[in-house]
Amino acid sequence: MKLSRDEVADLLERFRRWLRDQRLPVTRQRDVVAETLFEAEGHLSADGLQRRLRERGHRIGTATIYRTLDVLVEAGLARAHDFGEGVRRFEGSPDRGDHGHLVCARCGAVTEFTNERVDRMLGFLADENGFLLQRHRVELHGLCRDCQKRDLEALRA
Amino acid sequence: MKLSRDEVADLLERFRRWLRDQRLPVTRQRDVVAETLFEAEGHLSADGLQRRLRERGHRIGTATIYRTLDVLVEAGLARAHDFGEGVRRFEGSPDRGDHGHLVCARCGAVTEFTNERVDRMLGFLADENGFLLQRHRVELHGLCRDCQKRDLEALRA
DNA sequence: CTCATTGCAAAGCGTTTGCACCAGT
DNA sequence: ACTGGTGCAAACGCTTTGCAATGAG
Repeated sequence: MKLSRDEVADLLERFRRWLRDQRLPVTRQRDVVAETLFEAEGHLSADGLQRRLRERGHRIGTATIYRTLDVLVEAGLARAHDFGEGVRRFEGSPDRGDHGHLVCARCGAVTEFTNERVDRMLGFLADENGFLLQRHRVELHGLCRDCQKRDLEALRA
Repeated sequence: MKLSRDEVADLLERFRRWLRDQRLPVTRQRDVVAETLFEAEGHLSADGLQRRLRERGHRIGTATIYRTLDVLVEAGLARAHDFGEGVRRFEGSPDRGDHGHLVCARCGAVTEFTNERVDRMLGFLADENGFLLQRHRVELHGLCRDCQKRDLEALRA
């Protein structure tokens, strides 16, 4: 979910404000890590984020990346996901609620979706089981449109 | 989902047969690892499995556990899950399809559920997005009944 | 007898931590 | 100045792999 320039600026400002409120220093590293995450299409791994930072000419230590991501999550401005690939992926997120993910098993592309009918049904299901729902995770794994097309073409060749 | 003695025996027999069919040796280790997994309540980590094996007097190397679990998954007699705890958990499973999991954020207890309405809706959702669905993962994270009760009692005290 | 499995210890991999140095406030 | 951040490298925890010894068919 690509964010507009304005949304990025707003999130960044919120991050700085949050840091000041907590009496934590606003550093160059935190700023640029947050900005890069917010500008990304979403769902970057720590490593991917570091790579992207390097492309932009920022050489930032791995530890700092992880620490900043933790801070962002704590500030409620990012969210961590684990799609079972052995890497955690981060998403710079405004405050919308839980949403589902379509994860392509071939190319790793991740698309989001929301469906309130599914959400409602899951809430109901939790109740039925005496379970106090805090968060849910819904992932559909399979082949994205592009990879299906690629497969068909490969078959034809 | 605790299995009956008969179901365990059946699965174990299927595993041996599968190994023979593949011309792979049926070893003591494979047998006892599979049996212990099948008898477990479900959702054991490799480490948990090894601990349980040791309790029963079997000293089996870590590598062998992982390798046997891989074989079981390949044989379609087990399933691997990643609940985002940093450990993979394995479930000795008959061939029922995908099911959801209720994961307690406090005590880690995992309960299964199935709901075909949810399943159907997810299939539909995938279609809508031009996605070829292979597998889905639905997890509800929150507090199980017991942990809720414990919280209430702690509050009262 | 042959080939795959076993177990150990070492390597791998993403992530976290200890510590000396550096930078916001 | 003080407090907390940064970066490196080493530590970590789970999982995988290399290899010599062992065991199943």
